[in-house]
Parts: sequence; structure tokens; C-alpha cells
Amino acid sequence: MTSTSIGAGTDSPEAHLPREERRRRTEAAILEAARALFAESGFEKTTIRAVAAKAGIDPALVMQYYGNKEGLFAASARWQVDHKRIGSAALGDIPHIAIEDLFATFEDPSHRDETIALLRNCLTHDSALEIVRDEVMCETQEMIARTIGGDDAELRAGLLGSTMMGLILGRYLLELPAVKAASREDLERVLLPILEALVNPPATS
Amino acid sequence: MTSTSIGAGTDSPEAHLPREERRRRTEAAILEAARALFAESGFEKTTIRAVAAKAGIDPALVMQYYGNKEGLFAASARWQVDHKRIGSAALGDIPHIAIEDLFATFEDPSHRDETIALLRNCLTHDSALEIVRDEVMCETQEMIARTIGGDDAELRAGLLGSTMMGLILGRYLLELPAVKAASREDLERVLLPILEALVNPPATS
DNA sequence: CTGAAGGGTCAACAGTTGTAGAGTGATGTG
DNA sequence: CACATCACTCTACAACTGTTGACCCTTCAG
Repeated sequence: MTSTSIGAGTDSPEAHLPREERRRRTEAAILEAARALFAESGFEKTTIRAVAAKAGIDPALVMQYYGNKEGLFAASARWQVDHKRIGSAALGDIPHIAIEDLFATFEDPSHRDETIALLRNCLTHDSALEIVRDEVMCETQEMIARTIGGDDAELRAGLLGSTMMGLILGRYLLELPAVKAASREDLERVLLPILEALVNPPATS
Repeated sequence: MTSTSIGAGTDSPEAHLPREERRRRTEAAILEAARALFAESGFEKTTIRAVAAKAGIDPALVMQYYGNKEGLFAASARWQVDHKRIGSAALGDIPHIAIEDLFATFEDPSHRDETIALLRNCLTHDSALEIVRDEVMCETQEMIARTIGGDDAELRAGLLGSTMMGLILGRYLLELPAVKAASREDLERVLLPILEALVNPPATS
């Protein structure tokens, strides 16, 4: 009743498939279900049983594929956009790329859940925090800081990151009406000058 | 071994107190323990037993005082700063007040845990989300939007809120090094121009 | 002094959770 | 055809959870 049933269906169209293909499909079904649940309910409230039910299989199969719940989460939650691209961009391009990556990540339904699952849990789950903080934010900010240069480079890069983080939070997690309702043009019009001011050190004339 | 023991201590200095005073102290001990655990581990991973142990009492007593875990959380997690003050401020004062309130809330150890507990759980706990989004962010943003005026008022107010939210997240929850290490002066120097640009509609000359 | 009231403890229940192990039947290979 | 392999299911366990009701013992009012 929940979604794509794959398992013990007596005569479902998925039955009698080559082993490899069958394995791929179940794996994908599990991941899709897990991502959706992790993204909307969080790690703790998401049970192996619920994931299995949504994927139409037995809970024990989830364990067989991913070892344990932590392994399932690790396979489900990922940062889906190349966050290093912005690191090697020219100073002037950083604001545009930031917004571009934002939309590429969160407005594309096929990548969305993976990243949302990561962010939804980064305040209450250690390994999610580690990825968001160390692998994404810190790495990116270091590169951007080098591009910015000058005294406050690290802080400016950090605030650029936290500002984007706040935007993501407000628009996709908390769903603040005014932030959620804005179109891409609205966001660019209001936000680009802000990001530029953040990236450009004040004129030293 | 964990902290302030109050309960069945055979001859602790807290024993033999008037009822009312005794009740107040236990209540405070429970709340303090709950706040600390909710703030650092999150709602789900915080068990009634752990709260009781940290407060030095029996788990059942927690239930007697707060009904259930949800009630305990509601009593523990609160927004500790008058978020309406910034709503009735003049346009030019908004940036300063935003940073002032930020420090008043999060750099004062006596209020910290209450607010952190709220924020730590706002992505995975419904009632925390409701408070943060509806009671704090939306209310504040509506008032600020009226102060700003003009076409993009709501969006600008929303982005002001999400930017502050991102700063809070980066500094106190994720603890991004560059954002965490900055002094108040650093933050004001880099951030005030940003917030002013956000609040002031572009010159229509 | 006596009895009610209330702070506090103890032990236990019922439900849920992640997880393990044995077993089943179809798929593939010699 | 016979055997091994592998996807998959069933059943069960052990731990932990929030929560409850019966029970103490101190405090306080009459």
C-alpha cells in the first residue's frame, strides 16, 4: 500500500529477472525509501521496518544489504553537488555559482532527498554533522578563503557558507513562507549584492 | 557521579527542607539536566532515565512533574530572548539589534541551553519546528517587513532571518571554526554592512 | 500526638527497536 | 539433471524505551 513493491509478490512484473538486475532494483528501492524517510522524518524516527515496508521487502534484507542502520544512512545521505567547483572559481563568479549550485541541488527532485536527508540530521547525528561540517563546509570555505584573500578571508568565507546554509535551512527545511515562496529571480536580485559584499573586501582606498 | 544529587541522599545538605523549597529545587534540577541533554544530544537520544540520573532523582519523578517526555521538552526548550524588540525598532537599528540579541541569547551560559535545545531539535521535532518557525521567525519577519516596506520587504526580512539563522547554526550548532572563532568585533565589522544592505532597499535614484 | 498530603522511590509492564540465524525457493552452472 | 549460489523471508531475541501504580517516609495542619 505504501509504494513500489518488489519482494514476494506472487506474480509481479519484477519477478523472474536475472540476478544482477534484480539485486540492483532492490538496492535502489531500499535506498529510495530510506532517503525519503530519512529526509522527512529524521534518522531516529525512521525505522528499518518502515524502510523495508516502503520498499516492499523484508526488514532483514535491509540489514543484509547495508549491514546496519548506520550503514544504510551512510549510503542514503550524501552531498549531491560538486562543492569543489566553487572553490576554484574566480572571485566575481562565486555569488552566481553559489546560487546556481543551490538550485542544482535542491530544486532537482532526483538529488533532493539525498541532500535533505543529510541536512535534516546534521544537528542530531554525528556522522551527518561530520560530513556537512568537515567535508562540505570547511573544505569549501578554505578554498574560497584563498580566493578572497586579505585579513578577514576566513571569516568572510565562513559567513558566506553560513549565509547559504541559512538560506537552505529557511527555504527547504524550515520552509519559511517568504523565503520559500521567492522565485530564483527574486533571490538573485536581493541576495547577489549581499554575497558580493561578503566576498569583496572593502575598498582600501 | 553525574551531577547535583538531590534525591534519596541519606544525609545530603538538601534534605529536611520545607516542601515548597524542595519542590522548586527538584524542578530546577530536572529542567537543568533536561536542557543540557536536549541541547547536546537531541530529543530522541535523550532518555527520561538519563535526565533523572543527571538530576539525581528517580525517572518516575520526572513523569510526575512534567507528564510525559513531550511536556518535559516543552518546559525545557524555549526562545530566551525578546524577539519582538527588533520588530519595533527603527530601520537603521535593526542590524545592531540583531547582533546584540544574538550575543545576549547565545553567549550567556544561563540562557544558552534553553535556546540551543530548541534549535538542535527544530529539524527533527515538530513542536520545536513550530516554535522556531511560527512563533519566532515568522512573527519577527512580519514586523521587520513592515519596517522595511517596499516591494521586496517580506523577502528581505525573510533573508535577514535566514542569514541570522545561518550564523547561529554555523557558530553554535555546527561550530564551523572560522565562524566560531570570530570575536564580536570581527562579526560586526564584516556582517553589519551585509545586514544593512539587506534591510535597506536599493536607492531608487 | 495523630492523620492527611505530598515528595520521592521501586519494580514492573507493554511496546518498539535493531539485529541475528535458520530456512526456502528460484537462479545459475557443471 | 544435480548441485551450489544467492536473493529473500520468517521467526525470534535481547535491549531499551516511555510510562504506570503501588508503596515509603518526611512534612505539615489539627
